[in-house]
Amino acid sequence: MAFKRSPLMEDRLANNRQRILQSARSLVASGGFRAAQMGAVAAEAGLSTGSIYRYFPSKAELFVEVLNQAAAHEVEVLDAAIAQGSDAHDCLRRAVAAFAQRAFDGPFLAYAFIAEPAEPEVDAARIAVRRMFGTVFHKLIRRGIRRGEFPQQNAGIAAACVVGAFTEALIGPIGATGKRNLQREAIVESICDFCVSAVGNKA
Amino acid sequence: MAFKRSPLMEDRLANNRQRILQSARSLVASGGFRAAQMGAVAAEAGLSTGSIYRYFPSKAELFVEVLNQAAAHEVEVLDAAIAQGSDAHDCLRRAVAAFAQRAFDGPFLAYAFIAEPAEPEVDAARIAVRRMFGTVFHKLIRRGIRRGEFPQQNAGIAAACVVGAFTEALIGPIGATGKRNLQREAIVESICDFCVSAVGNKA
DNA sequence: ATATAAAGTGAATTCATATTCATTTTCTGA
DNA sequence: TCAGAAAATGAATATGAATTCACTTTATAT
Repeated sequence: MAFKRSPLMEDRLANNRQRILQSARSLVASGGFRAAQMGAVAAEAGLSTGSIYRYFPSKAELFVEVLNQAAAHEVEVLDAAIAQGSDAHDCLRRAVAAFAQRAFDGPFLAYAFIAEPAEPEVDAARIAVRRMFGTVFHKLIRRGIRRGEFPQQNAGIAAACVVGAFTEALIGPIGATGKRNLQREAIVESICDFCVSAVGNKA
Repeated sequence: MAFKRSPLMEDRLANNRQRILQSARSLVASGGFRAAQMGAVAAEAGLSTGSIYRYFPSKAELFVEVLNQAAAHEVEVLDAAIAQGSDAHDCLRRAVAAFAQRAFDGPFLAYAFIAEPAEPEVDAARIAVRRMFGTVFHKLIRRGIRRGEFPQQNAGIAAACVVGAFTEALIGPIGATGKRNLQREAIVESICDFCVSAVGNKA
C-alpha cells in the first residue's frame, strides 16, 4: 500500500523545516555567516547535521532561502511604512526610519545583506535582495519626482545611495559597544535627515 | 664571521616582499578575496607557496597589510582631491568624485573594503579602513559646518552616509556588464549630486 | 504484531586551503 | 674554491567545514 504521512507528521516536518530556517537566520543575526555552520544550525534546531540534508540539498540552498525569506519580510515592513506616509517626503522618511530601526535591532542580519558570502549561489541571491530593496526606494523616488515633490534626478542611483547610506551608517555603530540604545533615536533621525535632504533638495 | 646580506640581495628581498603584496592586491582586485589564495599569490609573484611565509607569518597578516597599503593610498588621493577644492561644497564634490572614479576602475578592491572577509584579523583591519575613509569626510563636513557653508548636522553620521552612499551606488553597477563606461560619468555625477545635496541642504 | 518506508543520527569521508618542513639551491665571507 | 648561512621549494601535513552513509529509531499499513 502507498505510504501516506499523517497530517500530524506532515506538520512536524514542516515545523522542522521552518525551525531550521529560523535557526540559520538567528545564527547569522547573532554572529554573521561565519557562525552559521551546518553543525551549529543543526544543534540550534535540535537536529543532527545529517537531518538538515533531508530538508535542504546544500548549505547554499538553505541560505538562499534564509535570505529570501528575510528579504521578503523586510519589503513587507517597508511597504507598510510607506503606506502610512502622506507626501513623498514623509514616505521616504518613514521608509528609511523603518529600515534603519530594524537594522539596528539585527545588525548582523543587515550586514549579511551586503556581505561577501562564501557560496556563489548565495552571492546571486544577495544581489537580488539588494535589488529588491533598491526597487522599493526607486519607486518611491520616481513617484515623488513625477508629482513634483522631488527635483529631477537619477532615481536609480539615488535609491542605491539611500540604501548604502543607511546601511553604512548603521554598520559603523556595530563596532561601538554600549551607548547604542542611548543614541539610537538620534542616529536614526540623522540618517533620515541625510537621505531626505539628499533626495528632496538639489543644490 | 658575521653574515651580512649584500645591498643587492637586500633589494631583491624587499622587492619580493613588495611583489607579493602587489600580487595579492591584484588578485583581490580581479576576483575578490575568493581568488586570492596563498598558492595563487605565490604563483603570481613568481615564488613558491612556502616562500610567502618567509615574508609574512600568515595569510591574515599579509592581507591586513594589503588592505592598509591600499587604504593609505586612497586616503592620499582623497586628500589631494580635497586640497584642490575652493569652498566646502567643491571639496566634498571633488572628494566623492575622486573616490567614485577610482572605485569604478577597481570595483573588486573597493568591494573588498566592505566585504565580510574570512579572517577575523582582516575584519578588524577592514573596520579600521572604513573608519579612515569616514574620518576624511568627517573632517571635511565639520569644517564646512564651522565655516557656515554646511548647515548644522551630525557630521559623523553624515560622513558614514556619504561613504555608504557611493559604495553601494558603485557596487550595484559591478554586476551589470557592459554599458559601464558609457554611463560612467553620469553615474559618478549623480552620486556626487546626491552627497553634496544631502550634506549641503537641510529640509 | 509485523513488515516496510521514512526520518533521524553522527562518525567517517571528502574537499579545499593554509601551513609546515625536510631538502635543494643560492648567497656570503674567508 | 669551499664551508656555513639564508632563502626557496613544493610535497606532505594540518585544519576546518560541508557532505555522505551505514545504521538506528520512529511512523504507517495490513
